[in-house]
Order: sequence, then C-alpha cells, then structure tokens
Amino acid sequence: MTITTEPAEPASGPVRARQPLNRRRVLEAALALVDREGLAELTIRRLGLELGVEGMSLYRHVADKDAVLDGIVELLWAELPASPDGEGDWRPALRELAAGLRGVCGRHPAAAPLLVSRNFINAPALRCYDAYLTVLRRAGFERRRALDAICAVGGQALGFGLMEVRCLAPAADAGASESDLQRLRRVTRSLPDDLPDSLIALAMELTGTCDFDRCFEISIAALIAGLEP
Amino acid sequence: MTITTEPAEPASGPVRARQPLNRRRVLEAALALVDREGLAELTIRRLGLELGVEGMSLYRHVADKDAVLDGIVELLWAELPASPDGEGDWRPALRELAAGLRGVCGRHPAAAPLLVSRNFINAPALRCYDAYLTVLRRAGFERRRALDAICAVGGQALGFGLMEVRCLAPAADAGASESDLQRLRRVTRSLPDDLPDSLIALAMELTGTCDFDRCFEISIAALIAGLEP
DNA sequence: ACCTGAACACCGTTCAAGT
DNA sequence: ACCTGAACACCGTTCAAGT
Repeated sequence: MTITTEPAEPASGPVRARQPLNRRRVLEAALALVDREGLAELTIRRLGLELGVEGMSLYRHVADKDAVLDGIVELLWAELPASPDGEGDWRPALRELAAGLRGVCGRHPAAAPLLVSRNFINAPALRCYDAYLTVLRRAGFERRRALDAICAVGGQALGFGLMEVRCLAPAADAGASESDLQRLRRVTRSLPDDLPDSLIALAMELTGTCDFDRCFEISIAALIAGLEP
Repeated sequence: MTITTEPAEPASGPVRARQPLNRRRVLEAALALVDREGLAELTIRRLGLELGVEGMSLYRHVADKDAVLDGIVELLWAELPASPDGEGDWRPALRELAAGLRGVCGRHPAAAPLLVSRNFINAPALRCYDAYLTVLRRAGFERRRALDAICAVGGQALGFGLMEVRCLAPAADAGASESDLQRLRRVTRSLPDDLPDSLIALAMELTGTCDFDRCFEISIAALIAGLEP
C-alpha cells in the first residue's frame, strides 16, 4: 500500500529490464510514461512493454490499475520536502508548501489531476502535512487552526497549480513554443464559431499573457498574511 | 462545440426516451450518470442505454467520448451565475464566484475533477470569467490585475472544493452517514500497516472533523482582503 | 518465485445497412 | 435524418501452465 524503500536501481547495468520487477519500479515507470505520453497512454499492457515484460506480469506487483494510479499520487506527494526548512518561521514554511505543490503540478502536468481525482489520504501526503503541522504548532497555532491553515494553503496551491497547468497545457503539449497565431487557431478551434470577439480575446489572455508566477505570489501572500496563530 | 440552447425537454411526456436525441440531452444524461454512478461507469454504450438507444447512435450527436467529457465541463461551468449579483461591490462578487465554484464541486463530486483534467477554456467558463471581469473593471481594477484576481480566486476555490470533495468523497459514497469506527476501518485499510498512530489520527481529522465551511470562509476572506484595485 | 499464453468480458469507434 | 448490427482493435483481469 505504500512506497517501499527498496533501492530503485542497484547499480544500473546494461540489462536494466531484466532485474526482477518490484512495486516501486512499476510505479516509477508508470509516472514516467504518463509524463511522457499522457494519462491515456497508461495501459497495463503498455506499462509492461515499457518494463520489458508482458502486461499480465504486473499483477504480481500491483493489485490493479487503480493501485497504479494511487501509487502515482504517492510518488507525487513524495516529491514534497518531508521536513520543511525554516525551523521556527511558519510563514516561510507555508510558502514552501504552496510552492512545492504548485511545483509538482508544473513538473507533472498530465499526472497532476490525479491529486484531486484519487483518494486524498495516503502515507506521503500525511507525512508531509504532519511535518507542516509540527511547524505551525511550534509557532503557537492551536492544532485545529493549524490544520485549517494547511488545508487552506494546500487547497489554494493545488487549485492554482492545476488551473494553470490546464490553461497552458495544450501549449506545453505543442512543444512549449507556440506562436500567438498558432495559439489563436488552437483556441478558436475548440470554441463555438459565434462566440463574441471579446471572449476570444479573454481566452487568449488566459492561455498566454497571464503572469501566473506573479499571480500565484500575490494570492499565496494574501492568504498567508490573513492567517494568525 | 458549445451547449446549444434547444429546450432540454419540450413537455416531458411518458415516451421520454423516444424524442430525437440532441447534444444537450446526451450531455445532461452523461452528467447525471456520472453523478449517480461515478466516472468509471460513463461509457458510450452505457450512456446509450441510459437514453434508450444503442451506444453507436450517440456518434451522431457528439464527436467522441472526449467531447462528452468536455461537454460535462461546460455543463458544470454553466451552473455558475452568468452575471454576478452585486452591481457595484466587487468583494461580494468574488465571494460569490468562489462559493459558486466550490458549490459545483460539492454538487458533482465525481465530475468535478474534470474541471482541472480537461481543457480549461470553454464558452461558459469564458462567459463567467468575463462577467466578473466587468464587475472588477467597473470597480477600478486595471484589466490585467482584474484577471489576476479572478484567476487567484478561481484557483483557490476550485482547489479547495476539489480537495474537500476528495477528503470526504469515500464517506459520501458510503451514503453520507458513516460512523467514526467505519471511517477508521476504511482509512486504515488504504494505508500501510506500519504507519504511526499519529498519522492515522491526522487522517481521521482530515476526513472527519475538519470544519471545511469555516476553513473555506477564512481562506477566501483572507485572499480577497489582500486584493486591491 | 516470477513470468507467459490463452481466454473472457468489455471498451471506443467505424461503416454499411436498415427504416 | 436517425438509428442499428456487425466488425475491428484494444482494454483490464484471471488463471492454468511454464521455467
């Protein structure tokens, strides 16, 4: 049910595919596949191919496809720093949590929606939240209020990161370099022909010129400023 | 590509299934099916069954399954008030936007993740954002800053609503009335056996006693308080 | 212990054929 | 104009059989 701590790869070597499989290697291959080719390409059979094995072999290491998806979510949470930096300061710590969650979305645009599609409760997520809980408690937060603060920051960062990734996603798919004209054509194609120009313009602003970094800074700062022990 | 404005149902009548299909009816049936039985049950064939028709018939009204998913996203956005209340006040308007997005997540827990899985840009979403943009512009916001504010509020509300729905989701599936003991068993089952008690306790707090309403109010208030024209 | 082959039920999608 | 039947390629999953 959890990410085992077996070494991911003993010492590489040329016959990489021939080491015995384990849950960890299966999940890492799954995340890599999703990052590379999207969620729709994640197939038990395809994943087996990726690992040099028949798809059916994977059932020895994971219960089913749902377990693979849940495992990917664990890998994503595990990318967050297990113990926050700032020993004492809680505001920088919360900023770090927010940046970490947004960062995960940015690094794994195709997998990120799983963070809010699958069950939220998993070991790495709990470890992560618990670490920040400790920081906030030490800073004088009552336990309940500390949890509220973490939920608020976590929710905001995740929502922002996901929205951002979905606004920009098609552009990223298109190789990250897309001219304004190409973007216009793409945006227009997915919208009804009779949509007023003003809304097309809005769509262009949302997919292109919106300064997400600044917007994220502002909103996370506003939220954290509004919290108090 | 957009939600047509044909009447959804002329006058009901007993032979409901025998009226000619249209895109609108297909999408509404799809959303209803997802609400009732979850995203995994949404199948072209099953959706046809729901409409008293063979699955293949649906291809006359929607391009493919992806188009159905995109259509569901449009329906969700269309549930938000097209034009915000407060003629002048921008803060209540933004609160309304936030509450609206969270409300959509609450009413459609199974479909809500689609809001951040599919393309973000669609006609009802643009109309919605544009309406709030107008309110903010009238209140003196520069256009760019108004967009930032809307993105910030939208992202936060969506993220919070999704996280909330995923924390509570299994409980909701279980009929919304689940004893603490049942929840403990369910939570424990999905977590590794060697997880420390303190993290199990945290999981119980996150799935149960967390006061999401208050938490949402606080964080949205903090964010909006931090914004200024 | 770990992997494979064959099989089953079920998908999404196409298309010629029906009415 | 709208729907159906048959067909195709591809899923997830199981299980007896291989090594």
